Amino acid sequence: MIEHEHLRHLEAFARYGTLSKAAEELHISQPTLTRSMQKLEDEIGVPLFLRTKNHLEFNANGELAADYARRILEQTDSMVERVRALDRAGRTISIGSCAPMPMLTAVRNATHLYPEMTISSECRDCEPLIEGLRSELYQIIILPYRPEDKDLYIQKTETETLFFAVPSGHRFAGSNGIYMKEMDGENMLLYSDIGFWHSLPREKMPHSRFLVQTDRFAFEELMSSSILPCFVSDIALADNWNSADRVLVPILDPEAKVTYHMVCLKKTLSKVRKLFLSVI
Amino acid sequence: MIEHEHLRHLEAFARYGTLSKAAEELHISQPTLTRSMQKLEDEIGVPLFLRTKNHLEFNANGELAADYARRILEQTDSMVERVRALDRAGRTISIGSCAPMPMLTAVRNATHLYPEMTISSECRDCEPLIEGLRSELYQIIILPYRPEDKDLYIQKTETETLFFAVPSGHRFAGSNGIYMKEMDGENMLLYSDIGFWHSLPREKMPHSRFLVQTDRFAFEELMSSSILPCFVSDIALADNWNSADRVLVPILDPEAKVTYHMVCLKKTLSKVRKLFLSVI
DNA sequence: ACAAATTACGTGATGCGTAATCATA
DNA sequence: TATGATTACGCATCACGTAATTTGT
Repeated sequence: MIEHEHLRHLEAFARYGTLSKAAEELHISQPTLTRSMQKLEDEIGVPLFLRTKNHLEFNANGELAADYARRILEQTDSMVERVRALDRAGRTISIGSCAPMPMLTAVRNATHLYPEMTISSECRDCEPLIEGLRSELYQIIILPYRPEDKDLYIQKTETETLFFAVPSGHRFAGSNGIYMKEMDGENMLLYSDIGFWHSLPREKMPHSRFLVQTDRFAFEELMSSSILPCFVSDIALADNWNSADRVLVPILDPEAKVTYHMVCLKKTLSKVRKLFLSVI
Repeated sequence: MIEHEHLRHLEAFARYGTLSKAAEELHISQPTLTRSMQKLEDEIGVPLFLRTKNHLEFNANGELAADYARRILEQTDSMVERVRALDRAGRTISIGSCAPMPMLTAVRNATHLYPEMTISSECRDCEPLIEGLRSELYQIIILPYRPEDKDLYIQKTETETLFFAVPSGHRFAGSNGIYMKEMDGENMLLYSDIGFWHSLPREKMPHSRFLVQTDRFAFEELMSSSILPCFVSDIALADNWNSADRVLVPILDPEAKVTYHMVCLKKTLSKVRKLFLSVI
């Protein structure tokens, strides 16, 4: 029987050129390697080495055997890796989302519906999300539009609408709707963790400067204590909203309102069906 | 460390469905298999089976692992097989020939020039010879013509000419050359082991019956004691010829004289160069 | 003299089979 | 009751490392 460990030894010899060096690298004794190589030759039944009293090198047989050993070891490592990955995948639901708000909703639902599962979630742009879904890095992704593909199972979920939150003394405080370009040039507070929304303000308001806050507490503190306008969404409002003496002004640009779609591969649907049913 | 033997056990379980059956087939005890499977799970770090108290079956991880095991075992078996084949090839010169006479010459030379090598030889038709050369089943082949290919190294060797050997009383005994068709219809003795020559008489003399002798002794005995004409070649004559009261009549058909060519792949030439040099 | 491979030798780990146990069909 | 999986246990094997040997640089 060919021993797997002997193949490791063979491969190490191929890499390091001498048994001594290989033994050192493998943290085993030199005689052990000598014996491993002898066992291999014995097992296969042909010489693998050219021997002189204190030198050892491959003959043609050995070269071929080392090639095979390399491939077999790769396969074995790949087996361990892939089986572990499969196991992990079986115990995990991975959710990728274009924005944090619908992701939170999905994670909340998933946690309740699959209490024994690990729920992993992250925000990414739409393209990597779709690629990730196809490569099964994600089982579920949430997009701000309906993708067209017959391999995908798609379910409309919530909508999110963006507003300006301006101090009560602001020039638009009394308005019942403005376009973003009307606000262009005015500096604004901006929270960083807003997913795909990050591009919209920069596109529509190229002359504004955005004071990006990565910390939620800092952002809310500044919202109370400064007169800089900022964005808020209706979903975020539902969560918690300390009015902070600010007025909401609807944004009239159509891009300010999106409908989220929860998407999975049709072949994966069975695994996450409960989650899709829960949002109907 | 993943043990190769454990993969064999896994594969056996996949094939036979229960540990008991697999243990029986592998001629080992049931507990050994239990332990092997436990070791594998331990090694990979994930469960591979669905266990009920007296039943064991794969889960998804196990199915995947078994797939890999199958491939790894195939590769390992293939390694042993191919390394052994390479070793054998390194100790063997395989000669394929279209006819026995030039083959004997080549085997004689090879035996002298490579006394430590095994010389294997066989007669085949030209097409399988060329295929066999390309697949390295043969290192050297001998053809009755010059093949055209730049991957081949070619050396003219001997020529062989065919004669009729007729009893001295035969109607052509005095002739100094006839065409085969002139002999058509007359029954003849024919020795079976004549390589590619076998088709020529049947083609040119479709009305003759050939009394094929597979045994050399029987053939020679009949040549002495019967009045049936037969074929002989100049090379065969050189070996031994008991005239046996027979007259040689040259055959005028051009196909009755061939020039043999010894052929090898250019990339194999170094291994057999001495043999090619010896015939110049 | 040093480095590399191999052989000798004693010891500890380990992996086997037998036997016992448990559970299910 | 029979079959299949697992655990317990004792024993023999075997594979390791240390030490000694040989040989070539």
